[in-house]
Amino acid sequence: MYSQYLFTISMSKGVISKDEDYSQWFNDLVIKSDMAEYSPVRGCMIIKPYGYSIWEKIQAVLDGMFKETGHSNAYFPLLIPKSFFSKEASHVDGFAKECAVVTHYRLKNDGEGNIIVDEEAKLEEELIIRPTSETIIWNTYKGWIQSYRDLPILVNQWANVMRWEMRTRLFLRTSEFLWQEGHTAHATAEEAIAETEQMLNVYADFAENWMALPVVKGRKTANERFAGALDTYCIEALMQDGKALQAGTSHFLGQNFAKAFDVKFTTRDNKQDFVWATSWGVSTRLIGALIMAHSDDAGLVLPPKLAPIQVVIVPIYKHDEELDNIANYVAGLTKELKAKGISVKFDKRDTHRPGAKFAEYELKGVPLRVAIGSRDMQNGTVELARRDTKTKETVNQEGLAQQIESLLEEIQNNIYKKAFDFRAENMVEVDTWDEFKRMLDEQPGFISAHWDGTSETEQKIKEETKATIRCIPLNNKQEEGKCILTGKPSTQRVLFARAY
RNA sequence: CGGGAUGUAGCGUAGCCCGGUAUCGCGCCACAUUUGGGAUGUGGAGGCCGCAGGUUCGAAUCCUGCCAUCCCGACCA
Repeated sequence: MYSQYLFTISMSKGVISKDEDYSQWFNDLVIKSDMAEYSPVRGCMIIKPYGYSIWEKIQAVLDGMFKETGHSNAYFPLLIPKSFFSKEASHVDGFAKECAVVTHYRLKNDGEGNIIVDEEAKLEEELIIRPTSETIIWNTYKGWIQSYRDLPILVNQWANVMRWEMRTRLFLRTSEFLWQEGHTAHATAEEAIAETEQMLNVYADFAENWMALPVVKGRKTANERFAGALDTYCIEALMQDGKALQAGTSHFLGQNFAKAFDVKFTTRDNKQDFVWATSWGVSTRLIGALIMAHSDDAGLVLPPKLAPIQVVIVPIYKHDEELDNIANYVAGLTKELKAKGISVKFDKRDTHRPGAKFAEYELKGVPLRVAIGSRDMQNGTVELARRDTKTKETVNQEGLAQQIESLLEEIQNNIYKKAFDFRAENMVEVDTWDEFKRMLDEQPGFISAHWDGTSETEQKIKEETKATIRCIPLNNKQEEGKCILTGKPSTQRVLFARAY
């Protein structure tokens, strides 16, 4: 006999509605939920403990997956000699415009109380703060690889990188960001391609099963490819405002970097060949994706599998004896939940009233809330509230841990389903140019359409509509069609969207 | 980096046009009463008005530069 009813959020303190101003809503959530704040340095952010704990969860799971697929972690330097960047032409073109450069190694006092750069401490060769690590890593791999017996090399690093972005957004595009970058070396192209695809699948698995984020796996067109790659695979997700977000990439680099850094090996039949390479990465941008895909006007909605706190317990009491009584019960419940690997927070602060705590944990996206008062203690019940559906019900204390465990699973699935349904509603096939433009304006989302396969057409579409080809989906069905812009023949549909 | 807007206490704001050292709400601190959806009362603290120059007897207010945020472009995980 459970009573169930909707409860409304009377006010979402300081968070603007997402329908009113999506960008502002996103920023409000990040700040108000205590995930991050701005730093004194342009484009850089301070990731606060709550936000960082989500990143730690992401790291832990992915790191396990990388190790499961045979990779090891290593660490390469933050600073890279400038000359390394000139070795791979398309790579330098891709990153040159956004590199921070270290030119001096000392400051001094100018005698008037100011600290200034000591011009005498100028570096012979400037150092680049890594925007990505291909160059330093391939320079290093040259010393590690002589024979096919040394291959493959399967290395990942967790690091920060810096790209001097013109326009920044918390978590989505900051000048400095945290990520992982895998860099592997192989004896054959086939093996490297298999690695590229394997890691794409790891990312897709993580996005769908942990972040509850449905993604489209696909390949980038030549225009959208990573600087220096022969082929870029990606996972693309749809945000609640209908814009696409690239959530992860995996690149087949061919022999480009091996040639640039002269990394040759002796094959089984005693011939010299260049090594085949891949690189793949995801960043703290995933946290941005998590927020934009699931959250609502009351705050974050975190999938239980990545929530730093999965269950929060709020006691409701008037006197200390009541609290003692409740705390006594909570101790037992907490123990049971922890035994199931569920993270629990018992918030017995007496400086905040229950309503304030409810609002706070809604803002922070805690999936399940248990409220217990004296009335419950008498009845042998608790009040259980779900963040995802904003419903609450009164349930028996008996078997509660079990129920919480299955509810968390249900919430995880429900959040995924919600995101999946949203994407299904906002992914349409379109066959005419007018329809294409109309959909972008009236119901933004993924648009599946025919394209003649040329960079010029892709470019023209981007200029006229701001929509880009997010990817050519893997396992795309082949069908005859006409390019929406030029009317030229096409063999398959590709996925367009406006993107972050 | 180009165009537009904004910046006043932790947050949201009034004052700016028409110069005379700052308004209100929330939050914060103390005490009391409270505690099943963001408590109430009383008392109190908190500001070199984004930063740096300039004009002026005097600048939150006028002028210049810079920085940051948001929106629109170019760039991008």
